[in-house]
Amino acid sequence: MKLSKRGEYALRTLINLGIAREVGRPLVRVAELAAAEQLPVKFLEQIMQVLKDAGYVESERGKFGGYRLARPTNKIVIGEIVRLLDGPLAPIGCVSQTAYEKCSCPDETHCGLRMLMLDVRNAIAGILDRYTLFDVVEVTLRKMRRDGIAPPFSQPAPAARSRRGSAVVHARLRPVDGIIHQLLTDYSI
Amino acid sequence: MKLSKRGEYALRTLINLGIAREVGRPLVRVAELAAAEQLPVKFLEQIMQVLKDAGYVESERGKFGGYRLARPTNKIVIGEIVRLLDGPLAPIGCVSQTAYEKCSCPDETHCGLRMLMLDVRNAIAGILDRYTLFDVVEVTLRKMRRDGIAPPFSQPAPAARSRRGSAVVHARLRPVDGIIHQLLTDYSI
DNA sequence: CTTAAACCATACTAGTTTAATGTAGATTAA
DNA sequence: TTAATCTACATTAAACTAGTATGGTTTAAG
Repeated sequence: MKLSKRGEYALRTLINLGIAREVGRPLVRVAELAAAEQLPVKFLEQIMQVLKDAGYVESERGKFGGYRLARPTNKIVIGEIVRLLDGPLAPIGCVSQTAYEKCSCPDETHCGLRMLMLDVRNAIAGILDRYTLFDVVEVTLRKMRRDGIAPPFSQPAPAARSRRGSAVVHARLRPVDGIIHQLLTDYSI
Repeated sequence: MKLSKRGEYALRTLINLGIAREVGRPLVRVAELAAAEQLPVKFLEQIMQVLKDAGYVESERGKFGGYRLARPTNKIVIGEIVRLLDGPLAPIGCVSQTAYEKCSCPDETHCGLRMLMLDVRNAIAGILDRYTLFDVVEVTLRKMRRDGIAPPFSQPAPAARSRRGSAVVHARLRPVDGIIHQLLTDYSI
């Protein structure tokens, strides 16, 4: 159930572009984006083209050019990015909502594996289609600020006082929700 | 987030072996198992070896040989089968519980992608490690019987009267659970 | 108008994985 | 002895992955 490097790099870079915007420096060069996550520059250039063609980022060419998000972060759904780079979320084609493919089993309506994998696909989509770049950037920035770490692409650094060691006791997790949800609703961090 | 053909074939075949046992004919030849799901015989032979080496099935050699389950179905957890054939459930190594791998990101504890993918991995494992072959065989057999379809490997056929068209109104789905859970607790099918 | 810094477009590739197939052997029941 | 079956291991074609290489085009600034 792997996410490819392309997908991973795309998401990491989009998160960084979201942070960059939040921090007041929306336009970032590919070289910087690659350096921030230690990615191969040329490989990331390819990925940025895909993101651009799909309308998630836009670019300035020439000297002092770079990439910026083409939409507000809350209009970039994580699941869509994964689908763009890695294809359907569903583990098998016959349970995909966006790219259904008939499977080879003799009777799809009585296939136990299909029912199970439908649950899996719904669980995955339930997370990846529920959260947007906004949510991920939000929790990332909060965690960084809580721990006094300067977000990337910041002007010098906002001199946040360190609160290391102040272990936050997290609220009891409802099974349907996850860590992202918990962190989003936990205003102590 | 794909399941490989090897994993898919392994699960489909284990389900069939579970049905075969339920139907009173636990030992089934590879050729039959392959035919039942239209799989390449030699490929399935490889997969059966893996399942055998891992202790999920056992074999009889020679004429009238075949494979049978080596454990009760409720002792075969689906997630374990997927891990055996396809590797860890986690989308990225740094959120795997069974095969953690450090990722290349500069700061794992403040990585928003990691938090998100941890939710995804927990959602997947929450399903695949929750259900056993017993559950999947159970819902499959119930659905088949409800619709008057003879399970594979049956002696002639138990003359089940057809109830096609009697559409069952399913109970409202609680978000945390899925179709398998619903079908398992729905005694009308 | 030249140059350097950036994005853009395509092609190429080494290595791995996937989904098989092929060949030969060992075991067992009849 | 034979036919049916599992077992073992080798081979393979195609696709995929994660890049690398090469040479553009655009733009700001001197």
